Amino acid sequence: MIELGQVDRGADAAPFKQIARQLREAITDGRLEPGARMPTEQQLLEHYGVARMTVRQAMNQLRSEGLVVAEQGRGAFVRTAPPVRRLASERFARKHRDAGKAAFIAETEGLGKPSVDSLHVTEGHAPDRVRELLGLRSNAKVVSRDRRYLVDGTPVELATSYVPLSIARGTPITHEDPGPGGIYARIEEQGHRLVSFTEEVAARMPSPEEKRALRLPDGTPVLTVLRVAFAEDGPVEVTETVKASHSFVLEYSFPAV
Amino acid sequence: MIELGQVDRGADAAPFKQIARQLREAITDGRLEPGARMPTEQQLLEHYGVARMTVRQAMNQLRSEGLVVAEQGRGAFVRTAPPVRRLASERFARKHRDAGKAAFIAETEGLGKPSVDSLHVTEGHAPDRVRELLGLRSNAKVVSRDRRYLVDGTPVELATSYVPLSIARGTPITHEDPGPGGIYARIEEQGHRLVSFTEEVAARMPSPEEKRALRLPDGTPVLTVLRVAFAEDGPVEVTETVKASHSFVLEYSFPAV
DNA sequence: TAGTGGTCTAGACCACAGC
DNA sequence: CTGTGGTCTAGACCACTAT
Repeated sequence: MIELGQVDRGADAAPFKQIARQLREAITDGRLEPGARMPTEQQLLEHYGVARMTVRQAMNQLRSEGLVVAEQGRGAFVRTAPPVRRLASERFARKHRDAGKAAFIAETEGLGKPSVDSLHVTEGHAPDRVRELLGLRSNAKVVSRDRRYLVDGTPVELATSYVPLSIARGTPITHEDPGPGGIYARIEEQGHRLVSFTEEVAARMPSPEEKRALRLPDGTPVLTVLRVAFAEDGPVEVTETVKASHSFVLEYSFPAV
Repeated sequence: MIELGQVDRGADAAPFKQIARQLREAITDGRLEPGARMPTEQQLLEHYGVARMTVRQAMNQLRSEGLVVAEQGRGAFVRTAPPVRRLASERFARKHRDAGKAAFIAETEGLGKPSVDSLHVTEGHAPDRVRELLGLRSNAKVVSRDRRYLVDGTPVELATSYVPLSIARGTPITHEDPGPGGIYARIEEQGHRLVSFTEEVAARMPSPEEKRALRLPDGTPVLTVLRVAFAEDGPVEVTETVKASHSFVLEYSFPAV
């Protein structure tokens, strides 16, 4: 086991915070490397001379910071960083669609085997915010495409896309398989040549459902991206995505006007 | 107190998870509105017939999800959303500099009173990643500007900017007050006309220091933005920012090429 | 002073992984 | 079977807020 100090019962900070700090420093120092086994609860309570709940509180602190993952029956480990995918706006380039690649395929190139599951396509009303972004009347219908993206079998992103039914009707957009180049290719075939995109990026903690669907360890926030695709004649599609934050870096560039 | 169910001791889910779920639903339903007082621990343990640690575990779950904030001696409350600031790339427009406004002033316009504190300006070596982005030799020096931004007295963002000393030397960039229009105005005055910016966006949980500096409640991640400013002759500045995620939405737009 | 959440103790039993 | 983390109990004392 690594070297650890003691708790100072007279100090201002609570014992569990002192223990958490010592373990956190061991991790950030590199004395405990990613993937390394953390001291067991038994070792810690003996070393520090505290009750088990006290060491558990320290470990829970580190889990909520995303530094440690615990596995029942096995032990606790310093969290390892999954492969990070850098997403540039280039992934929506027309050349990828022309080559038959949807954006997720283009952005995953060379990083693993992309796949999609739990795909649901439905017709109905859009959430108010989406309807507004698409400039639709309140009774207008949209096609919603709900799915989960995986790389090498690991879920990385949840996405829901909305396309006005007036555009999607009679096209493969209403089918599970939208065909080569993805839904953007189909939208352009309908005569709506895409001219630009906007994205709104934010971060928050996942809901329990999102945490399960993305298999997120404790202390892992999600990045949310709300993208609107614009054609010459206005907005034609909105996508909401929820991404596992440890798996993504989003890249943007813009001119200095 | 609001209506709550009971715990099913025979169920798969642990009692504390059942209690957390019931309270979470009360919040997402709207039966408990933002700012509303949560049931006290005493009320919950009597209602459910469990030990205090069990209700505390449920409440801790909700805190780590960012739904609830507890205040010692006062009670626990449904978290309220702070004002959100939408940041568009327009905030770096030259017109703002020409009007004497730094980007933070421009982006805060009409949203409160902006201020800056804990400003430290130092000269020294840059982190490897920054040096690389600036295309500097390993022994090259930079000016680092470290500060905290506040709106109406509430901290919202930490930032560190790096400018090669070869550009900053002899300018107000090395002073605490960089003058009207901020450091980008000074860099342009040195003959480096800015042409574009790149930003890398990611999210993670804050370190304890960041949590304190930004006064973040539990369950609040940070957004990190790494921005590079480019002049015709190459990169001239790098800024790393750490933003309270509940206070920001980042907006980008890009052409469909 | 009463009520709230924060921390700690010293046990107990359970679920799961690995030998 | 042993060792690990997960959950629960039934107390205790403390720090802070509000009255």
